[in-house]
Amino acid sequence: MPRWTEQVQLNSEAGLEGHHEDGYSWRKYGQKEILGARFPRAYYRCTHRNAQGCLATKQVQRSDQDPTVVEVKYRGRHTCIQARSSAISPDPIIKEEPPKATAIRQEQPKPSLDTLLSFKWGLNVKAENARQDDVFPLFTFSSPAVETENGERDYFADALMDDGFMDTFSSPATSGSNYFSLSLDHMANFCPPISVQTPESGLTEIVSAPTSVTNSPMGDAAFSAFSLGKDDFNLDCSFDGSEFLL
DNA sequence: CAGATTTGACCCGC
DNA sequence: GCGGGTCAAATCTG
Repeated sequence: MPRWTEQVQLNSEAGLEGHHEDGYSWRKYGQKEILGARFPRAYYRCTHRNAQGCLATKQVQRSDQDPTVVEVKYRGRHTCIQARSSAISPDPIIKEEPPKATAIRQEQPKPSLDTLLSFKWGLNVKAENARQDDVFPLFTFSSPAVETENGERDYFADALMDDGFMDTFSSPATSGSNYFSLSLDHMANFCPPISVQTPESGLTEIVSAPTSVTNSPMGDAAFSAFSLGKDDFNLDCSFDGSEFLL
């Protein structure tokens, strides 16, 4: 089962009660006090578990240190078709400003320049024992050294450079599919929650960018959004290449 | 009234 | 036995 974790910063307007909306409809099925944690952990599963046998699940837990940060653990991939009108946020995160929830991590040493250039910033890949088809190695974009608690992290810095991943990003053709198909493998490897194989669903999955690495030179602009959307392989990584290339 | 949430009980692995 | 994850009955909400 694919698993990945996202650190989510709830901004002020979302408020503390702010539930981080990720475009899926979840149904809460439990809550537990966790040993040594100040806040309980909530358990959600996909609303369409029964209807469509969707086994996606997530756990949400407020961070001890910073109550405005929640850690969202996802388990399993959505196989369901969400009723788009309501479940999928109509204006997904593709907009300019940070979504109301943002993946974060700020307590790391700020990446140095070469770090940036070699992608060592924030690429945090956690590939679980991948069964081939429905499992993509998943990652969360965030500053380096997120989630040290499990050692399954890999950095793909060099791989990315060698792979044309860079090219993919520095020339984001608007047409999408062709350049995407070129590096489909890589995308599959590096894109977060994608569901490449939901052709007609047109569902859009988005992972908000690392942004708010506020103290790093990367700033928020580098990856304003990393979205993968409808139309099969229409990968739309809005990405400020210029900044990135420095 | 249907679907979601709450919450203690239950289950299971360590 | 304990801690974490899930179940399910009661309750809430629109």
